Amino acid sequence: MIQVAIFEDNKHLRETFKLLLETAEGYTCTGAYPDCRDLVPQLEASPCDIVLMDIEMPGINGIKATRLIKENFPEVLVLIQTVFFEDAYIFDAICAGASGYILKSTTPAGYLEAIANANAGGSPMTPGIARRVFELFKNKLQPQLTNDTYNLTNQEKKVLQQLVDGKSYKLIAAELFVAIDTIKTHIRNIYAKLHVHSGTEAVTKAIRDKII
Amino acid sequence: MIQVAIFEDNKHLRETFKLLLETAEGYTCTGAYPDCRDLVPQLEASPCDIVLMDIEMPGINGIKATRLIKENFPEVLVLIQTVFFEDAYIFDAICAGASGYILKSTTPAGYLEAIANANAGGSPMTPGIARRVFELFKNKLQPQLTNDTYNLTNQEKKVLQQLVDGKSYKLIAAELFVAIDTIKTHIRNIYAKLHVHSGTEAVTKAIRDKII
DNA sequence: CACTAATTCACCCTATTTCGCTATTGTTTC
DNA sequence: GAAACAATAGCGAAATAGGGTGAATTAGTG
Repeated sequence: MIQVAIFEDNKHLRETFKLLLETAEGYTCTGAYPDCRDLVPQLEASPCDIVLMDIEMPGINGIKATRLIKENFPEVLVLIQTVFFEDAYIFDAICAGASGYILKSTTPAGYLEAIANANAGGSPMTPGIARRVFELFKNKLQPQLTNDTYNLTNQEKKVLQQLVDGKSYKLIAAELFVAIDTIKTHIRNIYAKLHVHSGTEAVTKAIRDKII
Repeated sequence: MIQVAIFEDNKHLRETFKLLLETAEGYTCTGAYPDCRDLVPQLEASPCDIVLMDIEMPGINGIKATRLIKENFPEVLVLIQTVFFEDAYIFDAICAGASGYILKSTTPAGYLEAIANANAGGSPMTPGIARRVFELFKNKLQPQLTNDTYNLTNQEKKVLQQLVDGKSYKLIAAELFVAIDTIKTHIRNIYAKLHVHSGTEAVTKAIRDKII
């Protein structure tokens, strides 16, 4: 029996969800609340396995509430549901500790499936959300794939790497077995290609644009 | 009609997938290949909408192949499938540009559903994978807020920030309305606290340890 | 009040960096 | 075989950075 609590400010929706859970086999509704003002005592009084959380709510919104829940009841899973398809929401929801993110266009059966899915250790997501998560993930973690390497040559990349490592010209020259003047030339060329004018700027650009 | 190409080194599986696609309504198989050696010319000769890509393959593995595909045919969607449930794989697959990631334990119907799902703009994932993606996302994007700041003072942090921005001592002094010797002192103290001996090293440490 | 930390500034000296120009040697490309 | 590019190297200058030492001011704390 999966115990589910509902936080949803729309009265009609809230009662629909409640009814859905109560009539479905294997699910119970431990509470259906219109806001998150007394969230912690409410969940203490009526414990649950999963919270179905609306994002758009007056007072404490769904993201903040998720954070609160994970702080106080880390084992409770939070399923975010929203009408909006917005990157910032998705991002914040994941960071707040949500276990799933579904759109309100989902069918009744879809809700039950998502809840069961989360309960089984999955992270149900509307397909479109999944795609956005993939893309957010990729962009936030690997911005360099979209970024060409400024046409640095192999040797220039090596020199830049050493620069990032905080080495001096002299040390880099020794490391690469070339004359210090060669390093000077390489660094001049690197600066030109990166459009920077100092080592610190080059290092920042190298790391941020993840050339290195 | 969704056109699907298969890359899978296991002959039995490869032919099973091929048969599945050919008998299912709305799907065609444009090719079933045991390795990725001639991937680009093969996809050029037989274009497809979606590639079903195994990760574990001799020669070019599925991740590299995905990268190749996205470089040469950015509009082609890649569905990764694997027997392994490993964070590094998931991470790399997403970064390589995969549109979905499913485990081989999926049922035949599940495959068709995943392909249709990807084709419709979603990112099909096995539920467990989805959970891992959420967690990876959260961990990678919310690095430990517990990161100590090496006890840098406010002013030192400002100076370090300017250093990261690639500014010279002179510019930093102008920016903070103090004498250049003051900046020198701050930077000396910053270097001592970070245990570094050059601007480039300090910048790398600042960014990597996310002080800034 | 005495003590400490943070911030400020100065002077000196040396090392390093940045940038100008030039040039040779291979390799690859057309 | 000319053109383009990568990698190498040199010279010289001006600017910047790095490190030593010392010290005044301010703010907060027991």
